[in-house]
Amino acid sequence: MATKTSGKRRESMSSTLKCLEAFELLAQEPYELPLAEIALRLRQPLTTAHRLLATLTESGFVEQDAASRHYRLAGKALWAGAAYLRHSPVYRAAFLIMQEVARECPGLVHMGALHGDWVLYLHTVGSPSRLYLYADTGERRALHATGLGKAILAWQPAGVVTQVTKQKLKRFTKRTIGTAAELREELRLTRKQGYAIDDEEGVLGLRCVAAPILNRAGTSVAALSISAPISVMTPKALDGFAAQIREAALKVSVQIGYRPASAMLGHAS
Amino acid sequence: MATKTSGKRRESMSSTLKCLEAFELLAQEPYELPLAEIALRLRQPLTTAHRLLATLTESGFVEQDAASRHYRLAGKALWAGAAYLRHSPVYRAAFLIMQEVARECPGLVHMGALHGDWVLYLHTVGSPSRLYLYADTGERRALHATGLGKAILAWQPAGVVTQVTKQKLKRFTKRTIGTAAELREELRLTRKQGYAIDDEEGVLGLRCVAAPILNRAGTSVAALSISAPISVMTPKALDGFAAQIREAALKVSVQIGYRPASAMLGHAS
DNA sequence: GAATGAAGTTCCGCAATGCGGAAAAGTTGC
DNA sequence: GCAACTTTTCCGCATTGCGGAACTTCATTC
Repeated sequence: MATKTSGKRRESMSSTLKCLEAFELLAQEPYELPLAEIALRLRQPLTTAHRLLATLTESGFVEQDAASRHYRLAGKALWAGAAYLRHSPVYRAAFLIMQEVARECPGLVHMGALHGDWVLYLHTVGSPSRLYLYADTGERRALHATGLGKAILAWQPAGVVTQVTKQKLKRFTKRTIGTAAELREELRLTRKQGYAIDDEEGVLGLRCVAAPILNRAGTSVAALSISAPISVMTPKALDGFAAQIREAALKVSVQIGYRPASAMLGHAS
Repeated sequence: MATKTSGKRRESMSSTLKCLEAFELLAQEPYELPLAEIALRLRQPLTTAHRLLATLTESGFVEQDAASRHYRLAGKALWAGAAYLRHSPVYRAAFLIMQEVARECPGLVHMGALHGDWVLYLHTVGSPSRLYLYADTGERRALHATGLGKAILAWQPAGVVTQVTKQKLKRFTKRTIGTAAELREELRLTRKQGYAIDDEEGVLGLRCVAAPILNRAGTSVAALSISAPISVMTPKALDGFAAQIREAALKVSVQIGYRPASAMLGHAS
């Protein structure tokens, strides 16, 4: 066999990692796969793939469709994943405040946090008449093309931004930020004015203002945003939205330990 | 060693199952644990527990607090769990309809599905002025003490009800259903009138009406409910709420393949 | 309804991989 | 600075996972 007999001792279990890869695979489109397809995508022998899935099925995180025999995530996966929110202090602090904001203004109120190279959407409130870009809990989007992402990055150590700009910044619309230099300049501006604007950079026809939620150290742990069609969020109306979302984000920040006097990096506009 | 050398061959991997147990442990209160405590609860040697957690950490589903060294779920867990919803046809069908219902009436609109011996809450809309029993996505509750649970059970094969009544029915208020016979009678009534009522059976002061979402075969796959304080959901107002939630649930049922003519078990009231 | 094919599932000998006691490396509190 | 504690690394042993081959289903075709 080609496998090296000795080599470095790993502190984690390779078979289990494969199993978690399979789990991750089922969390992506098309969300439901036959065994053969799973084996193919994981580049594992059929037998091995079967064992991995049998294990996931026994644990209850995955279920097998009785008719098609395809594998998919089970309800237990949702239960476990949602535990992340139940435990999250930011989420709990922001929950009611987001509802207040949503009552007072049209559009959608989003909360997102930094996770790897993505904004992870934690919560959304507001009932749009049409469903314009409803980012749902648990989804993830690009950092450079969302108000939330920019608001978070602007209050992160420089290293994080460097990390993000290492890969190509994907263009979603003609207004999407495309280069590292542009992004850094945009973040400088964001810090200066205290909030981020997404002006049709993620989706055409949609504008968005976002403000960071800061911790004791003055670093962002998440961000809040209001997004609405450009017809609603006009340049004139924008200041009002920005003031609202900044106020809401500040309230949440204080609840999780931030002290306004302490380490304000951005200047009040 | 006391372990039997041979015995039955298992088709799943025991080390991986232990790892998933650890994951499950972190999805429960207190959501954040030091290694020693995890080892204790899993009844595993410290070294083994460490390996399990190292594996989960490497996979990205779990993270370790830099300061306290405690382990907790990471954002990736939320992302993966939420994939269950993104894929769920019922969820997608019910999403907008629930918003409509919430706009038209006070109280909270919930959706839940059967998972094992629990109702798993899939979605909630509505903005309560006070936060009376906000069941959030991914939480689970007892079947016999919720409107959703009763609406689901009433349109399930008898075997499922038998399974549920095998264990003791926990009492939450003085009105909670306590015996298998009571539950069966209640489900008969529910089927007859086409919707379930929860009259302070889960939480005092809270009333709730729920209707099943049925599939092609006429079996429930989930349920919708409206819940509100007894001051709002008075006996008089209840009929209106019931009609609304039944209509909404029927709309969703049709979207996922149910044909009203085919297998209506409940009679129109 | 036998034959073909394309899935998923079980079998079983081989050795790689996970096991866990012991010892080392960090942390926190006197 | 020592002591008590928790987390992390080390390493020989054998349990547990590996994967080719054989077997079972189930759907389709002739």
